This record gives sequence, C-alpha cells and structure tokens, in this order.
Amino acid sequence: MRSDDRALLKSTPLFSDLPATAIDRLTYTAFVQNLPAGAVLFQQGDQPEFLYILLSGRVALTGRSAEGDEAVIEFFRRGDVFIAPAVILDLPYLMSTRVLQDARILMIPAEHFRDVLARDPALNAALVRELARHWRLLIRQIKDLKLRTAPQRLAAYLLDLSGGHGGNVLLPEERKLMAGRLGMTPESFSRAFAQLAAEGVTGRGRNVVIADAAHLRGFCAYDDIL
Amino acid sequence: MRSDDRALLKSTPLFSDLPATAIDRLTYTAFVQNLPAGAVLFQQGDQPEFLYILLSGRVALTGRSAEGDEAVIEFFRRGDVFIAPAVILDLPYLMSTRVLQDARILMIPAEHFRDVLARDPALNAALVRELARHWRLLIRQIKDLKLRTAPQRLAAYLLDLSGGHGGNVLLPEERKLMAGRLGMTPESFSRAFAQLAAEGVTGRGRNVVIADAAHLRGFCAYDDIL
DNA sequence: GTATAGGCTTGACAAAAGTCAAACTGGCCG
DNA sequence: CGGCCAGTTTGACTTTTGTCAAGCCTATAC
Repeated sequence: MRSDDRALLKSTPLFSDLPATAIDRLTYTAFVQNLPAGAVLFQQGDQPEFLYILLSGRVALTGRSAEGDEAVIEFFRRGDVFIAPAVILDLPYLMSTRVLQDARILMIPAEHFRDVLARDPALNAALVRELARHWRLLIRQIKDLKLRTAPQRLAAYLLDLSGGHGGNVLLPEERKLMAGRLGMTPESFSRAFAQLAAEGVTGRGRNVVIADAAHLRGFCAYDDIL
Repeated sequence: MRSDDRALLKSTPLFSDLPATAIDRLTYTAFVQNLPAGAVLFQQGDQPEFLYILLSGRVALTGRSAEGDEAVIEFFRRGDVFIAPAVILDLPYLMSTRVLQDARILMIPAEHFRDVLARDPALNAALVRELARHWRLLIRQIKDLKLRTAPQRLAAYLLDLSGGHGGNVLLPEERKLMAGRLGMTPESFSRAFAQLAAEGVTGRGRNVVIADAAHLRGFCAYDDIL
C-alpha cells in the first residue's frame, strides 16, 4: 500500500474519524491487487474472503438473471468500500463484481476484518454510519424502481449527477451500464433520453446539459420522491 | 413498558446479545404508544424524532409518488426495529409509515438513542449486524425488481414465505399491499396469481398451497438470483 | 486514410404491465 | 338475515417496456 493510498483511506467517510493506528491494525494483513477492465472479482454465491476497498479505477456490482441478463446494482469509485455486509455476516455474496476500468483494489482478509471489528468500538461506530448511509441509497433505488417510469428514473439520475441544480453533466459510465443500473434495457435508455429532449435535456456522447433543472425536477417528482 | 415487552426486546436479534442494563439505558426515556389501524406514524420528509420498535400489530413503510400511488417498501412485525438509519444520521425520513393492524409501538427519543449509541460499543456492534442483515434484504429486493417478471416475483415471495420448501402458506397481508410490496398493481397481482396456477400454486383467500416447490423454484430462478 | 469493432440509436413488432370499468366476493353491522 | 363496503377478480383496452434486426456513429488500429 502506497502512502497516497493511506491518505485516500483517511479521506474516506468510513475511516475519516478513525485514528491512524486503527487503519494500520485493519490493513497490515491486506494487500493490493491490480485488475484489468473486464475482470471478475467474485461471483454471487461465493463465500466472502475479503473486504474490498477500491483505490483507483471503477467497478460495478451486478446481479445475473437465469437468462443471463445482467443488472447493475451499483457503481463504485475511488475510495468506496464494498460488500461489507457479506463479510460482516460471513454469508455468500448476493452479487458479482466486475471491473469496468483498470482497478487497484485493497483486499482485507475477511477473517481479519471481523477480528478487528470485534475489538474496535470506533470502527463499529464508523461502520454503523457507513451502512446507514448506504441503506438510504438502496431505499432510494427501490422507490425509484417502484414509483417512477423509465424516463423519470433517467431524469432523476441525471439530476443526482448534477447535484440537483442542472447544468452540464458528465455521464460516469457507458450508457449500456447506466441502463442496467436504472433497471431498463439500453434501447429503453436511448428512447428515454430522446424523450427528455422535450424536457430540456440535450447532449451527445458523455456530455449532457440540463437546461431547466426546476422543470426537470417537476417532471420526475425529484423533491416528492426524495 | 410491560415485562413481556422487555422479554420481546431481549429476543430480538438487535438486543439479544446486549446485557439487560444496555436495554434499560436505551429505554428508560422511551414510552409506548398505541395506534389504530390506518394511523400514520410519520411522513416522508419529516425529521426523525424517535426510533420505533414494534411491540405488537403490523406496520408498513411506504413511499408515495407524485400521482399519489403508494408503494410498500417493507412490512414490519412484532419485534422489528425500523428506520434506524434516519435516526442514526439525523436525516429526514425517506418513507412514511402506516399502521396496518392496531399496534403498540415503543418510541425511543432519537436524541437519546444517538447519545447511548455514542457511548455503548456493544450496541454499535449489534447495530452493525442488524443493518448488514437488512442491507441484504434490500439488495434482494432490488435484484427482484430488476431481474424478475411480476409472476416470478410473486412466486419467489411465496417461496420465501414458505421457507423455500413449499407446502401451505398463509399470506401475511392483504393482496393489495403485497402487490405494492412486489412493485405491481393489485390487478397485476391478481393476474400473476392466476398464472401461477399453471406452476402448481393454488389457494383461496389468505391460504395458498405450493404443490411443487422445486418446480416453482425453477420458474422464478429462486436459487440463481438468491 | 480506411477498416473495423463496439456502443448507440432507430424502427417495427411483441410482450408485459397499467388503467378503467364492471362484476364478484366475503366479512361485518344493523 | 340482508345490505353494505372494501377488497378482489375479470375483461377490454392503452401505455410502457422489451425484443430483434438493421443501420449509424465514433474511436481506435492498421
């Protein structure tokens, strides 16, 4: 682990309130793995052997249907800790992980993590907050899927990316993957995007412009559905 | 709080590993509220004032769309602790809560809960596990919504209710509410149910029989999607 | 520059789910 | 017992979304 990795960990919400010694205790058995785009870190159903922290690159958590369709549950970026719940409970992963862009991943042995967790109250407290934050993201995603149409989901996602107040937005992922994250096919994504032109959303490639954020908020009930 | 309430708390996964003194410390400022079916505990957007523990009755967490449709996120029953994340982070509720069946609810003032949490490592540890468990339920729900059709979702839900091995199942809620939980309209629920007759699911009222669990598991990819 | 591969879009169609309205059911109350 | 009310089912229809196939565009390789 490089010194800038340590700095990255320290800047992360999970570790920012922990003393440096706690971070050391957690990471001294850890190692860094470099993975190319396309690699699969683990498959759903596997028993968890590591807690992962993404040091650089991009990664997606995905579920796969019986027919082989892939749904993206969530994207992760630099600094994110992922699949902590499976590691904490020592239960099989519910999802698979795929590397989207060459990644450096800090691997903390699951057993070691649980040992430290059992002894370190500050880590527990930090983890409670981390899980609570993440819990709310999942709730928002469920409400999104149950209460909004495909174009509304896209609109809300774009508003999230823009910080809620519109302007220029840079799409963080391929449209195909964003479609999966939003629970639709790439074709539906494309059509949803075309429909949003009528609501003042324009753009080509990864650059998107939201002309009238207030109007788009109304379109997708941004403030009602939270 | 009655003495059987205390016993109930002690039997709950969140509190079972905590010493009695911890439970007392947490509940001495708490009180019990009786609410009739139909009552609304709080609305989405409200600032959290209490952590709730359901002592008896039934309750649903719901989100509401701009058009007024209600989606059920989750049902809670005796012993469940709900909306801990909002209380922990002191952020507005993302959902509303409606009482489905006359309920007795233990109300723990949010501020007090956070104070105790800040001082009690065992409570933190228990909460980490509780949140991790719940986190996995939400992931399963998201995968359900993204990867399964309406009849498959119903089939998987029925299998969950039956413990995965079929037989007689008692529906825990009105069909209308189950439809909301599964992300469909009551009409679609009714048709999905009719379709499952071809897969060996029969029943009237709240009693349902799964004739061939193995076959129904295949139908909804129960073991593939987890 | 041209070739090529992948992602993206479009069109025509099919399937799934929602809407609206009407009929049916079952429980509860007078 | 009868009537009422809410929940549920069914039917006809619409809308939304998915599917399949073709074409396009862009980025990179050669």
